Amino acid sequence: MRHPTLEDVAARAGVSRALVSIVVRGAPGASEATRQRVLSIADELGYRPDSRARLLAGRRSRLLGVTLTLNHPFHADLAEHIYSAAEQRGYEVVLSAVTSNRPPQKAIDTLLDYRCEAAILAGALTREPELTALGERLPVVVLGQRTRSQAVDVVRTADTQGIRLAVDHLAELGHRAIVHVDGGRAPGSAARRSAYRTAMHRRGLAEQARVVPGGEAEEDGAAAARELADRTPPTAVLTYNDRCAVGLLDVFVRAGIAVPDDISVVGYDDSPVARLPHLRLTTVSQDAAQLASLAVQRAIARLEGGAVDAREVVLTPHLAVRGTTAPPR
Amino acid sequence: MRHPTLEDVAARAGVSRALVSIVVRGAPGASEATRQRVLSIADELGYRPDSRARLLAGRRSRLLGVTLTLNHPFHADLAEHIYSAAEQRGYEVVLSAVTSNRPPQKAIDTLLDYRCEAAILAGALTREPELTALGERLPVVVLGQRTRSQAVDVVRTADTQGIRLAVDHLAELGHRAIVHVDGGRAPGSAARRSAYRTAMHRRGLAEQARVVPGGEAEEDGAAAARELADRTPPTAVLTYNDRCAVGLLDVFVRAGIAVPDDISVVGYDDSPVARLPHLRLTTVSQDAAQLASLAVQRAIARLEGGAVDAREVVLTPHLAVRGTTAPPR
DNA sequence: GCGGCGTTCTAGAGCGCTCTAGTTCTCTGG
DNA sequence: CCAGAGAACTAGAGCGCTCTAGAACGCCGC
Repeated sequence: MRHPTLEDVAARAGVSRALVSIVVRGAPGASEATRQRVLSIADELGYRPDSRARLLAGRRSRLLGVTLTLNHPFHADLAEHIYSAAEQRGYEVVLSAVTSNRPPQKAIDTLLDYRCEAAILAGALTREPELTALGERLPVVVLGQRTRSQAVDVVRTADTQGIRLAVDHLAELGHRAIVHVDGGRAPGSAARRSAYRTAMHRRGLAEQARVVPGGEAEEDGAAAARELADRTPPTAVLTYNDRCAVGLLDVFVRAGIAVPDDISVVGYDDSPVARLPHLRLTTVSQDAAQLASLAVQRAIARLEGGAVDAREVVLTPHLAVRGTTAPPR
Repeated sequence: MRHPTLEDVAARAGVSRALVSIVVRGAPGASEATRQRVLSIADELGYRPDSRARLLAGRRSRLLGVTLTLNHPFHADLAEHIYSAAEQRGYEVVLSAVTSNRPPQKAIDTLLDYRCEAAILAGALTREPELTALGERLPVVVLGQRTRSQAVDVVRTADTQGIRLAVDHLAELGHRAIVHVDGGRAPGSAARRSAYRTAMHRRGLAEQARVVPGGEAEEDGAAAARELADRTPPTAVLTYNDRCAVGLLDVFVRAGIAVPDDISVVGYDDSPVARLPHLRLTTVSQDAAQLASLAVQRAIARLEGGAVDAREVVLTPHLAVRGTTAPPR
C-alpha cells in the first residue's frame, strides 16, 4: 500500500541505495547493465522519487515558483509555455494562484515555503518594497510588467511600441479620429495611455487624441462603447485589451454600428478570443511562448551564475491585423 | 542569507528544536510564556517552516492535489473556492495544470510526486482504468464529471435536471421549436444531449427535438448559429455551455436576428461572461463554491476516516434567468 | 519526606533522498 | 608483478522537520 522507496528498490536489486539514486537521476557512475536492471525493477515496483525528500536532500531544488491569475486567458497561455520551457531545462514548476481572496503576498509565501529557487511573477501586482525584499532573497522575474525595483529581472513586451503599431496602422488606413479606451487602474494602463498620446502626436494627430475611461473587463468596454455611440463617434478605437474590445464590439453590433465599416477596433493581447472566426479582432500580439521562455531562461541564468546582460528584456510586439480594421468611409 | 531553521530559532531562544516545533505548529505542550517568546524570536529571524521537511517528517502531509484546466473560466472559480475551503480546514493545496501539451496523467503524476494525501480532479478527463488505479492509491474526488469507476468519489451537478430546467423554462414561455446545440465530444455532452431529448419528450415536444452539432468553444457556437440562420430558424436555442452560447449570440446579432425577440438563447455554466451587463445570458448555474467545498469536504472525510455516505454527490443546479429569453412572437 | 501525577521540556530516531569520501575491482603499462 | 588510473559501487552523514519516549520539575496528599 505504501509508496516504494529507494531502499525497496535497492533491496530488490541487491545494490546500495546510492546506486539506485544514481540510476534514477540518470547521473553518471553506473554501468549500463545495472542501469537497465535497476530501472526495470524500479518500474516494476512502481517506484516514483519522493520530490519532498529529493528537494530536502539536494542542494539544488530545481524548482521554479510561478504566480498567476487564474481567470486571465493570457496567463493560461504563459503558464503553459513556462511549464514546457522549464521542463526542457530540467526544472520543475510549482504554481500558486492569485485570486480575489488570495493576495499576491500569500501566493508568494507559499512558493517560498516550497523552497523554490527562483520566482516568476505573472499574476502579482506586488509593490516595489516587497518586490525588492523578495528579489534580495532569490532570483525574481517579473513577467509583463514594469517595475522600478532594481532587485528583480523584468521580461515584458514594449507597450509603447505596441500602441504605436496600432495607431500607425489606423493612421495609415486614413483614420484621424482615433480614440483610446484605457484600462482604468489596471496594470500597465497608465503606460499605454501615455504611449497612445505620444503615438498620436508623432502622427500629427495630437489634436484628435481622446481617452475614454475603460477597464480590463468586457463590461468596461461596453460602457465605453455606449458613451462613444452617444456622442459623435470616432472612426477608430484602440482599447486597453482584448476583453475590453470584445465588450465594445458587442455594443456596437447591437447598436447597428458596423465594424469595421463604420468604425475600426484594435485590441491588445491577442488572446484566444481575438482569433475566433466570428470576431477576427485586429490586436497587438504579445508572444507568450517567447515571453515565457525568456523568463525561465533568465531565472535559470541567475541561478546557475550565467551572465545576465540586462535587468530588463523588452520584446517587440507585432500587430495581428484581422477583420476589425478598415479605411474609414 | 540562508533560510533560518528550527535549529536557529531554538538556539536563539535557548530551547530544544522539538519545543520550537511544538510552538510553531500550535501543538499543545508548551507554556504560554515560552510560546510567546519563541514565536517572537521566530518572527524576528523571519523563520518559515520548510514545507518539504515538514511533509517528509510528518505522517500526514495535509496536502490536497488539484488538477485543472487553466483556460476554463469555471475552473478558475472552482480553484479559488477550493483554496479557501481547504485552508479553512487546515489543508494546503497544490495545483497542477492540464494543458494541451501536459496531459492529465502527467498532471496527476506530479501531484503524486508531491505526496499529496488526496486528489481533486477538475481538469482531467481520465479514463476509467487509470481513475480506478488512482482511486486505489489515495482518495480521489472527481469534480463535475460522471464516471463509472467505483474507486473514486464524484461531486457534480445534475446535468439532466439543469437541462430540464432550461427546457421547462423555454416551454413555459411558449416555445416549441427548441433546438439543442450540443458539445460534440466534450465531456458531459452526451449526457446533456440525452437529457435534452428526455426533457423535450416530457413536454410533449419529442417531435420538435433537434440537435445541432456544436462544441465547447465560441467558434463552435458560431458555426451552429450560421447553420441555424440558413434553414428555418427555431424560436429558442439551448447550448452546451456559455462559450458556445456567446458564439451563437454574436452571429445572430450580426445577422440581424434579435435576441430574445426573434430567438431565445440559454447557456450552461453561469460563467462570468454570462453575467456581463451587455450579454445577460440566461444560463444554467452550477454553484462553484458549493461544488468546491463539497469536494474538499469529501476528500478530507475520506482521509480522516469520517463516514462518507454516498460515493456520488449530485447538486441541484438552478436557472439564472437573465435577458436572452422571452416568449416567442 | 516520599510516591504519584500533570505539565513542560528534551534527546534522538527517522522520513526518503543526495552527496562526499571512500572501497573494491578491473585494466592497463612498465 | 606491481603501481596507478579509472570505472563501478557503498557507507554514512545530513537536509529540516515531526514524533515517541522519557527526563525534569513542581505540587499534591498522606
